[in-house]
Amino acid sequence: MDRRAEADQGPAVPGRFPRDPDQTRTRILQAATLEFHRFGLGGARVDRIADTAGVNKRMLYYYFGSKDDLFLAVLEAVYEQIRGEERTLELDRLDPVEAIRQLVSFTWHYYLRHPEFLTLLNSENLHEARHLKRSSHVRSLHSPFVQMLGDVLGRGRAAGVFRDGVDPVQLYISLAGLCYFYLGNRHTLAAIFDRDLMAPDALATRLEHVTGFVLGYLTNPLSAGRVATRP
Amino acid sequence: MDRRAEADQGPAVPGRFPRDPDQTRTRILQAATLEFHRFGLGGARVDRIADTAGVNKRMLYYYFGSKDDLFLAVLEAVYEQIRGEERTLELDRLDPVEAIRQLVSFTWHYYLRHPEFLTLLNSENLHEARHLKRSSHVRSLHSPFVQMLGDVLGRGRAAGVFRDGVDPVQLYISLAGLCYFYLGNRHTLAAIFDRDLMAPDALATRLEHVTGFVLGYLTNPLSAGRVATRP
Amino acid sequence: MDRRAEADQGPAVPGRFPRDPDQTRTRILQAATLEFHRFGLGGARVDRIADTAGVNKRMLYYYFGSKDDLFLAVLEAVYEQIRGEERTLELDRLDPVEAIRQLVSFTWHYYLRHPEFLTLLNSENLHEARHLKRSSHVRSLHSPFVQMLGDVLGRGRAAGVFRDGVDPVQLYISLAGLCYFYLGNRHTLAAIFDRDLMAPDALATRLEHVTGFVLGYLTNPLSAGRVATRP
Amino acid sequence: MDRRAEADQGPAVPGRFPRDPDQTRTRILQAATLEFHRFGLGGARVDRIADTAGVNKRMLYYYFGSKDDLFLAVLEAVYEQIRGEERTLELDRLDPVEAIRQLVSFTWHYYLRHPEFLTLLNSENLHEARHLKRSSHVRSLHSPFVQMLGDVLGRGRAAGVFRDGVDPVQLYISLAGLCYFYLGNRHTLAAIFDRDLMAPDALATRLEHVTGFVLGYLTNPLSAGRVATRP
DNA sequence: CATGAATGAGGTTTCATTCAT
DNA sequence: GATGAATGAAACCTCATTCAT
Repeated sequence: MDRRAEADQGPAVPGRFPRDPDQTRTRILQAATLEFHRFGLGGARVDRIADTAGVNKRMLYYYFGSKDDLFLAVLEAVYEQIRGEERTLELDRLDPVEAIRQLVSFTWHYYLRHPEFLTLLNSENLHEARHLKRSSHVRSLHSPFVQMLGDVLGRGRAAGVFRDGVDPVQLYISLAGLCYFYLGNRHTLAAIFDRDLMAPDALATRLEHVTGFVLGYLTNPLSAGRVATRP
Repeated sequence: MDRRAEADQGPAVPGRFPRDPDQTRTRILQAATLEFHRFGLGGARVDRIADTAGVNKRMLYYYFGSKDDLFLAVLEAVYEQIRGEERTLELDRLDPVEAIRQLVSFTWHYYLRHPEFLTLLNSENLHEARHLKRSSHVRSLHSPFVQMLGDVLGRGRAAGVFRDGVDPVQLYISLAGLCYFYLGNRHTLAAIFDRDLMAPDALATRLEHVTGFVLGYLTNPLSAGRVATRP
Repeated sequence: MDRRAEADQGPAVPGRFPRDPDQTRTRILQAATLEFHRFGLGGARVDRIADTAGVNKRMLYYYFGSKDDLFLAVLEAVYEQIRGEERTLELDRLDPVEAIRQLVSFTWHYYLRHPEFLTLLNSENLHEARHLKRSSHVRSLHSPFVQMLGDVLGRGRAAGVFRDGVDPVQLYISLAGLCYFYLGNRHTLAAIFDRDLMAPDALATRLEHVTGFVLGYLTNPLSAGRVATRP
Repeated sequence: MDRRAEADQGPAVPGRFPRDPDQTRTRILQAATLEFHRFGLGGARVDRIADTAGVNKRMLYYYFGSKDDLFLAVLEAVYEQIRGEERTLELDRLDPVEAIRQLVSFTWHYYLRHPEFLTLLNSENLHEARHLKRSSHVRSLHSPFVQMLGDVLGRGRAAGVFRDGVDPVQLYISLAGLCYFYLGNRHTLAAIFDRDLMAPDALATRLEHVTGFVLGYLTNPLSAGRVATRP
């Protein structure tokens, strides 16, 4: 993650970075993201975060209050980032099938590019989301997303290509789950199935499978009732 | 849990504590499962495990060697249990659609009944499966399961109800992911979507959704190629 | 406490914060008094003092040099205040018995109104008066007080109502001790004797007891020798 | 404080003291008493206690739970000791005047021999007795003491030597206060009155003063009403 | 006069593990 | 097989103080 992207570009500051609160904050947040990703909340070490960030340990507390508060800040940041990138897809301007395809592809590749997103969620769930529960920010982040997805489904149904009565939240959980479980649990899956799940071929196959899975479900002409429920 | 159930039953031990190695081992394992479930590997406390098990802390080391080895023992035990119960389904004796339905239902309800299975996998993946990698036991546990699932898919395809070219491992990962993500990440999902995912209605709806999803995919008469791939 | 009461009253400072050195100093001193009272020297927090005073932490050091110097400044201030109020009693203008009665009453009520006086002395004694020892100011504050009390005792003896040979310092220590121990140690006393020492009744009773105690001693017609010393 | 009074006296233990839980506990308690005495609760250092006691720091937590709990243990121990020694006076077997004389003398000398008793009370009051409040033990320790003192007063009044209506708790607080304030606040008193309060002469004089003070009050033939209250 | 940012030493507490019996 | 006592490293966090502006 591009640390210090265009730092020190001006002649005013003589090659030092202290006394730049914004940068200090950012550096801590990045270091913390990495640390929590690699070791979880319990395994993360505050000292290591400070070292990685190149700041005094005391600063973590100055800026974030506590390890737990820092963890929440990290969670909020990663949610903000994925939802932000998602918005750039502009799914409302695509035709429904293409929108779903794009969303699946984006989700898949985002998880691939950002393994920390998976592990951080992982950790937070281990702790029963006790950090996120305190955050109204993340909640407000998600209602527009749900609305947008609901709109896509509505248009697809109106066009006669999608099945009826699909809950956007339910669909998103399925879509995310199909990507998440493969990528996030790849270590145990590799161990028990004795396969390399990260080989380029395997990755391409999985994406195709997931896309087919989701669209196969949405476009199945047989009503859900006839197949999914017992006759 | 019933500490010292039928202790001192024999005349061999004159008025001393149980000294029932098997029971001691089992109690430690149960206590460890609970502890790792609730706090993760990093957050689990050896003292607490010993207390819960009602044995001296030293015994953990006597029986299991170390905290990490104990964690592996727990993992092997939970895998053994789920695969064992799975075998009792005798999917090879059911017709393909019913077999899949049964497998989905079993997986769903097993995860519901055994939340520790989810969190333990969770933890192990956080640690990149470094424990399971050392275990050949779990690997041997899974190949018959894959074979059996492949057989069901083969029979379904032969009967003309299932689509072609479905990899059993891929399907299993999808099926598990659909259940796992909803249940295992329910805390963060509840926080961000502001929903109660564990309400009886919600659970029933989700199971139906998952079943429909899997069967919708498997039985979609449109070839995967025509829809999932761009024209 | 009324932060920035009549701030920005002068045209000198163009739209900036108060910059009223005297007020800043006073506010720090008040905040410090409260903090040292509540938490002792060791437990007091420099940050909290600055926050309470509504000034930047750096100002404490600017005005007082260090935490210890600030503590000494607080001590000197409280001594100055009690001795100052004491002077307004004008004991030299009262008849001896009434003077003692007034002194007892004043001491009692002053301690009641100013619990911080007790706790600050408390703290300073815990540290073996290492701050006060450096202060010649407090010493000079007390010699007139001793002289005045000695004068009252002399007048009482001359009038035949007070016993002979009473050391004013000794008497003051006794009088103060009778008030101090009850009020200053009221928490432990309440805990061990299971009583509410601060109930209005209890307070009135105690003051009466102390007054009786002091005057009972001073006015006892039996020579001290006959009773207090073994025959 | 006689550390390791008659340790290692037996031939069984080859000159080591670990693995003697009782002694370890005692050593920690003694070291803690000294540390809290010298530095107060806030200023006391857990490391220093462990070093002084010659035990691993971890043992403090093993035996006492926390610094605060250790402080309470110290408080309970010192109360137990003073009340225990007090009982050996057997005041109920002495004539009333002699009993009071003995109690004053004992209190005075106990405070002199055990300055830590004064400073510990001091510290506990600074913290508003939040430790002692949790201790029912100390409460039970004091009711027999109050009863005994009440008995002495009753006998003195019956014999016609003590005045009427003296509350034993009130008297004890006065007696203790007269000793405590002089000895416990000697550092500030020395600083402000510029006297050496610990010189042998000064100490003897003070004890005589206190004894005279207490007995002067108890035996004053003038009714309290006539002198202590305004005519 | 005044400020927000920064520091490093050291605070209490907890950890997995091992020793001596 | 089983135990209570002991260990040292390291965890999170806080402290009084100072720097750069």
